[in-house]
Amino acid sequence: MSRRRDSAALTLERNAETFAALGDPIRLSLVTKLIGSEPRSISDLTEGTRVTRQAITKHLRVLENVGVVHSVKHGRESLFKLDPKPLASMQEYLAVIASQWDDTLKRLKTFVEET
Amino acid sequence: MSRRRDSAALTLERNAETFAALGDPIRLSLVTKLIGSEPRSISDLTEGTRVTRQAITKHLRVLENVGVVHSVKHGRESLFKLDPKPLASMQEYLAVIASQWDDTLKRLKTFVEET
DNA sequence: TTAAAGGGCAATAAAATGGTTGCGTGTTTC
DNA sequence: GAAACACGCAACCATTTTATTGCCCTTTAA
Repeated sequence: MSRRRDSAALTLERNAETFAALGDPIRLSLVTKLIGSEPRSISDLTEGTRVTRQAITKHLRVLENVGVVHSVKHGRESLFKLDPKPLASMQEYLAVIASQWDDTLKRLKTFVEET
Repeated sequence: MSRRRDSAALTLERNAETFAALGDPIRLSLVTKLIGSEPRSISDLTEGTRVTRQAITKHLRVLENVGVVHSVKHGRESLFKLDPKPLASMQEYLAVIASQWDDTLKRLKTFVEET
């Protein structure tokens, strides 16, 4: 049973990391810029912000570490695109909270909660 | 048009704050504990954690500031309960990203078919 | 073949975060 | 009434985060 406990804790940690990655206005705006867009370069993504290219680079790495974006090198520039898959479990999580009054989902919560 | 831009920026800032509030393992576990539960006291919520009551108090205030929880005083203890409403816009946001993914697949499919 | 553009790396510096301890106040309980 | 419980406040510390600057390397373009 400790295996389930561990994996629950790991999931919690992972979800928290992903939430944290989106928990910054600049990073959230980067994600927004990438919605429905072709892959964009760092310089492109830096335009219109009040911070330097290096700052944007660091933010992009944070997003990349949780898998929300990922980059491909293309000549001298590296292009970033969105990958919404890692957000699935966050969506599920929020869905559970939103339906907290539902008894069936309460039991699911109990399962998830096992600490 | 600048009005819309401003309110968009504010929304972005607010959403980022809410994401950030959930972007910590302890806070996320607090939220999980409160799912489908009666209002719980701070001491109660501190049990089973490796940090002090004060630390938990601070985390609860972070969650309260974005409206994810709120507290009611009841005698000598203050009870916290979950409020899922503020998470709605986060859910919408994630839904938009997910739908963008569908669009990407469509474009990819179109591209492949045209080739 | 230079000059410019796109980026990576490293060394900072400043600010925010997470946590603790100590102490004080109000509230139950015995 | 005194002890135990629940909590708030403030000072403080360590770590992490955010952002900048300077320098160098590669790729593209004039």
